[in-house]
Amino acid sequence: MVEQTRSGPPQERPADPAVPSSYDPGRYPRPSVTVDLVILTIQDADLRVLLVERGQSPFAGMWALPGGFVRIAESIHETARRELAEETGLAGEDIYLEQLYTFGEPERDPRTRVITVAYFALVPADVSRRLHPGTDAAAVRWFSVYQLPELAFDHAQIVDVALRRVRSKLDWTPIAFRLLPEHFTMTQLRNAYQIILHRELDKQNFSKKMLQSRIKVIEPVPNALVTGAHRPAQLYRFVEEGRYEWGATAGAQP
Amino acid sequence: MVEQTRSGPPQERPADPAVPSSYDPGRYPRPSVTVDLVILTIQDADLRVLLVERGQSPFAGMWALPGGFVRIAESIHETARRELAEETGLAGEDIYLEQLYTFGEPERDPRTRVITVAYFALVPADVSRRLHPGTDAAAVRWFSVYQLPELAFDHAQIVDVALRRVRSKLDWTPIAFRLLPEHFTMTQLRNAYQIILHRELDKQNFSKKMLQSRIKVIEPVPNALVTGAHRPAQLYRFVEEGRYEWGATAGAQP
DNA sequence: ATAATAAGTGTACTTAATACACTAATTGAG
DNA sequence: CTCAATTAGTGTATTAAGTACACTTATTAT
Repeated sequence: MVEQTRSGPPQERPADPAVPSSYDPGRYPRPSVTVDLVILTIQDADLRVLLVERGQSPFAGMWALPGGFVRIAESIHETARRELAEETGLAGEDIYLEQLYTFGEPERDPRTRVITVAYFALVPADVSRRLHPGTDAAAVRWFSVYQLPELAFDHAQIVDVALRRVRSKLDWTPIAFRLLPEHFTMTQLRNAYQIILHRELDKQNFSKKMLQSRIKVIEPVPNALVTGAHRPAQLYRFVEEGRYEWGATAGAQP
Repeated sequence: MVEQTRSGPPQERPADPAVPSSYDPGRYPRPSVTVDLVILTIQDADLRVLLVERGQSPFAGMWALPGGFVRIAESIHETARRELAEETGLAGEDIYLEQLYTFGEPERDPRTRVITVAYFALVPADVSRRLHPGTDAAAVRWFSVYQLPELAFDHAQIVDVALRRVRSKLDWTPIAFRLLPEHFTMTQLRNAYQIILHRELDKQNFSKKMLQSRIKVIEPVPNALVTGAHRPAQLYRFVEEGRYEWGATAGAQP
């Protein structure tokens, strides 16, 4: 019970007079807590994740997920937002961000005890394309999730969990739209699904499912067509959320 | 990247000679990390959660989820197991335990920064019934999740998230069996679903769904019947797991 | 014997999932 | 200018799953 009787947490704030002083600060050495991000996007018909190259030991020279420490006065969700902004330069934009899982094996960081709360982010294709692709000093690159280098720490496992979460949510929630521009053709949408699920989907059945389901998910954009060396394609847009259960899993909780 | 360059975590273990000593231990004050447990069971046709009464400020006299600090050398899953054993006395038994969500608002504990990794546990009805129902000095009681007292900290929110997770998993995974004894009648199983989902389910359609689905979930126990002041009922048992995706959500990951 | 209780079965209807083949509108090459 | 190439878009039949609803059966208690 954490905040329960049996010798509470170490004190840090000015002592609250209402709190009995029976704490034993030395008894519970505190771990470091970090947030690691699995930032996903679709580029060149591929699902990609943003990785940074480690300059320092341990795992120097290997690639790792971006992340950083939780500051003492910020919520972990704020940490995730801040890291996302720092890493991608996307400050104000509405990027989908969801808590994934907390990894806390004692030896996952060889230096000291580090518990990490992993988040995943979905960056629309058009947004990720106009990002600085590693203009910083540090090497930052998009990698295909299907061709990852060896990753530092337990980050390969974290990416794996993120992939499974995204695939599973694809069936019940409209998160695919968070990887697409505002307007998209049916083929683009189907491609996104195929890339994420890593298998083919029947064209007609896919569009039937998207369009004729009672809980309307997408709608055509009036008078919006895409032309090219082929028959013009209708543009669609995502219909507002909030009509259905957002996959009661671990959703975008506060 | 946590474990990445920019001024790493404070040191604690004997210095690793391979690690540059550019850390700034004072820069990232560390939060306390706890595990809180939502321990659920079915009793008297009701879904119940185990709560403990707080003896100390803050929230003295209020009820709270059981929980405790993550020790420096144990994984968070081990913390959850240990707390579960301490709170219920169930040491070796195979109790379902799954990570729920991590709550990290800076002010959720008024004393100091505490990040809590919430887990939920499902205790079979027959097991929870033979527990010490608060024989300890501390007051420990089962409460109906539908009639909770006011809870300390953000624990009401945690219970709410747990309920939503359990309900959602009920549709895709056989977690209901973790709340039932090894052998059970169809009516008991349906009752469990009804209690958790808080709505009625059609008798015939329920048993059809349980029995005739391709991915077989339950099977009759040969020559096992329950008698009573009514027609005898067939006993069923859960068929081994592993045949289907365990709800790729946040499942029982390592 | 019979009433009460809960177990168990059958059937028809609606809706979703899947498999599969054709038609339509544009551009670019010759 | 015609035709090939390319991608968009439509239709239909089959199978499986979900839902609604009513009757029969086997036991115990009186």
